[in-house]
Amino acid sequence: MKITAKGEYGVRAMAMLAQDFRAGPIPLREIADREGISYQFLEQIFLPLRRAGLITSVRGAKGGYALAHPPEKIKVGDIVRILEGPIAPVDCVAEGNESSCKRKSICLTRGIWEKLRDTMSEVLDEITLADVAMMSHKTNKEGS
Amino acid sequence: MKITAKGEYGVRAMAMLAQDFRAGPIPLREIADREGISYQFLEQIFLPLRRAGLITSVRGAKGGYALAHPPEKIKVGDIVRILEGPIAPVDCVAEGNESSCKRKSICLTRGIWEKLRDTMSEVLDEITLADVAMMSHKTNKEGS
DNA sequence: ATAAATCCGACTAAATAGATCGGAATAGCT
DNA sequence: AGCTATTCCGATCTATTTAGTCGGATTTAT
Repeated sequence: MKITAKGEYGVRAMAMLAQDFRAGPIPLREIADREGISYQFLEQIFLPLRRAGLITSVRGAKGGYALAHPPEKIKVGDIVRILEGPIAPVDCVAEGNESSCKRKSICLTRGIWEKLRDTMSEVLDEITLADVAMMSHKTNKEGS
Repeated sequence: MKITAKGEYGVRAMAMLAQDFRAGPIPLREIADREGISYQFLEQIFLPLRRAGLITSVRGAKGGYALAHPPEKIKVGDIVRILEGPIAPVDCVAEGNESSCKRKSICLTRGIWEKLRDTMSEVLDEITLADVAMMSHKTNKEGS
């Protein structure tokens, strides 16, 4: 029930871009170093994010990446869906895949996974990068 | 963001036991056949469920498995935790593992995963096997 | 021209998932 | 007592996925 490193790194990197929004493109090397992520692995993560239109890139010297939209327009769910595929605890209830399961009409457990999928989607779609970037102001909010 | 076949099969098998609660122990062979699951794989799933005290077993001829408690006392979350490990979208916020992450105090994204973890736990803990077994009465609830 | 950067397909090692195998132990039935 | 149904359980196996690396082409500011 875990997301992969790809998804986790992707969200972290996007959060960084959100903090530096409007500061010009940030080179991948810097993001990788600051977050302690393999540069070449991060390259693989940014490729689909760009193709999906979540980030823009500037090639050549002084180039780098920036969010394609203001942070409040980008939902964590958007990022996760691109890097991890459709949100679903089991394949047979994957978003967009609704009608495929042969056992659908007799499956006792389908309802569980649909509910779980919907709740997961809701949570991830109601958090934007603006929310995430703001977290830096209220670190340690609940005194552990 | 998926659970494994182990978790999915486990919940399905437990749902069957819930439907036949108080009908005497059911042999694994029958569950495997009815659900179309590999018998030997299902054996591996029932072992930890028994050790955790969710089911009881009767050995020998006429033996089999039964729920150790009434269906309304067993939460789907209990089953998932045993078969999949602690509920958590990322390891660093795993239930019971709370204090281990070194980046905890500076991590912008930790809040996302904590929220997601809590919501997932809530959903899975508020559904009991009694709820699941009842699904057989209201199949196709929303006329798609 | 050079250096800084993105772009991108291919490869690899390790871990995980999903079984399967082989047999021991236990209990009901005749 | 012997046969059969069943749980118990460690070991092994194969395919896929994951996480990361490699090598190089392309673009652009200076």
